[in-house]
Amino acid sequence: MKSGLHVYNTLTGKKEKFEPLSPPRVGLYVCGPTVYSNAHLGNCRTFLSFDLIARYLRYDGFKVRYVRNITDVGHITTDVDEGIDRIGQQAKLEQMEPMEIVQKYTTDFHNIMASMNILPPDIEPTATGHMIEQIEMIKTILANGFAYESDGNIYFDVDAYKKDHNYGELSGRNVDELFENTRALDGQSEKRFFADFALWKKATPEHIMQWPSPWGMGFPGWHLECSAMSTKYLGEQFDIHGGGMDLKFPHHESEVAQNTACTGHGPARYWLHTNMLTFEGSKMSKSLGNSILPNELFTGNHPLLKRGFHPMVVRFFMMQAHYRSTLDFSNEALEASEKGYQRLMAGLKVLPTLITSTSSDIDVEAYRAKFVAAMDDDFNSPVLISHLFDAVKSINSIAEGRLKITEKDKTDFIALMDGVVSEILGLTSIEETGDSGLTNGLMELILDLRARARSNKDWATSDAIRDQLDALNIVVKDGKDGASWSLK
RNA sequence: GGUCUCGUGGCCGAGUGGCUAGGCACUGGUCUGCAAAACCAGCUACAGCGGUUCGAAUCCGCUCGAGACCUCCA
Repeated sequence: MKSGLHVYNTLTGKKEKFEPLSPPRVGLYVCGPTVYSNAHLGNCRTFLSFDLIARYLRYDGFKVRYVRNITDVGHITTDVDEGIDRIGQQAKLEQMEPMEIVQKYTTDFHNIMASMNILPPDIEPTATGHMIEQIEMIKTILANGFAYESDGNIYFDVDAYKKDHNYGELSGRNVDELFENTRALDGQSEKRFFADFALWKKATPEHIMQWPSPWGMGFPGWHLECSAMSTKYLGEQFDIHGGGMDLKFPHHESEVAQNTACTGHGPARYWLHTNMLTFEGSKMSKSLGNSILPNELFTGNHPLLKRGFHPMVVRFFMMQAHYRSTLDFSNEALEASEKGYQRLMAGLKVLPTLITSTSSDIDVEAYRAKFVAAMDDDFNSPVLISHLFDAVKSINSIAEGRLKITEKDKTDFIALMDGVVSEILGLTSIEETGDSGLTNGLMELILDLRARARSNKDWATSDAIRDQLDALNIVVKDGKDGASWSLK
């Protein structure tokens, strides 16, 4: 393992050399979705970012165990006592069982992930499947003196915790300052301290999702499930914990506190946070009404969209921005990415057809070094892609006869380019998804007929073929060695 | 209000002290029956003001603007 990977660690606010606890193994935990409605595009960006991260770790030779949870307990919508259970609420709205809601939106989530070629995690645990672990954790926190019971509810005792620990070490917050500036302080009579958060909530009889516990019927607090499940599958301390930036506080901060209350230290050594997808400068979110669903983007069936974009184009678009930067969504940006994606994939397709020479203008190892350096620098996919475009330019120049490549370099270059594009970036060719055998045969026939027309200078026939293929979204390109075709 | 982040060419988006990322768009050229694609060339920006420095998009200060979190959120 000679990894030169550096990652930006939210805990320290710096880029650090990545050194796993027990190489080559890497434990990676990412906070997954709450399955009470369709995942929107903003949600997807986070999981896409961690897909890139997991893919690169594996490419780099690490043996990754990737755990990403499904939150299927209906947590309350606000922190006040009269909050509404989101899954329960949606269940009433759609006249379904809560678990039907969970199943429906979990399936939808999986379908979207698959369409964007986001690989599934190695373990995808659910909160409802880990009630015992969560209850056990609460017992430990209580026994260690960092929680208290209040009328069937268990709250984490932030005041007690902050005597010896820093509640705010991850998010950079000062609890006392927070108190001065907290907006809503109503309805928190059961808590001793404003910042205390629920580990267990007492359920009212009409609350559908509830479980027995030593403290009566109820349900676990939101922050708890991740602590319990990451500990179960990755151990008391593991390498990377990730999630969206909006989870930093209070969710991740509370996770750190819960784990520390149990074991004396936080769960992860490196915390990675992905930035938001914005639309016209504002965070894409359901509450703002500016969220777009992946399927709406793929089909173009949305008032804000001019047309649809293939999932691979969307993937490429998101990869062109760094995961820690906000990315602004627009039709124009998508269109630009679509062209860029096509250019990249076309270059990849040309590469195996290159005619080789006895000398080479291509330094494959130099390209490899550039690609690796970009990704080693906190997974900088935009820089990686810029190097890929340089490579495409070289490939096209060889095809034009301006540059040369040897047989060996060509073989190595193909392996390198395919590996980077498909394994790290997870980009696949759109054309390959169609039926190939028959189509290729038919196209060969059509282009052969057109070539005959052209050799007879029968431009009318040749142009008619090209125009009619164009109407079928097939582009004909006339090159030196005959015509080729591709889908639009 | 508090904490933090950001402001890059027509658009998107990298870059953290010197070596003009890249994509899209645009302009000129090569190639082509025409077109598309491709290639070559051009377009040389860092919100404003001041400071540090031999040298700043990059460091510091101020001003203006935008966003995130502080409440469920990827």
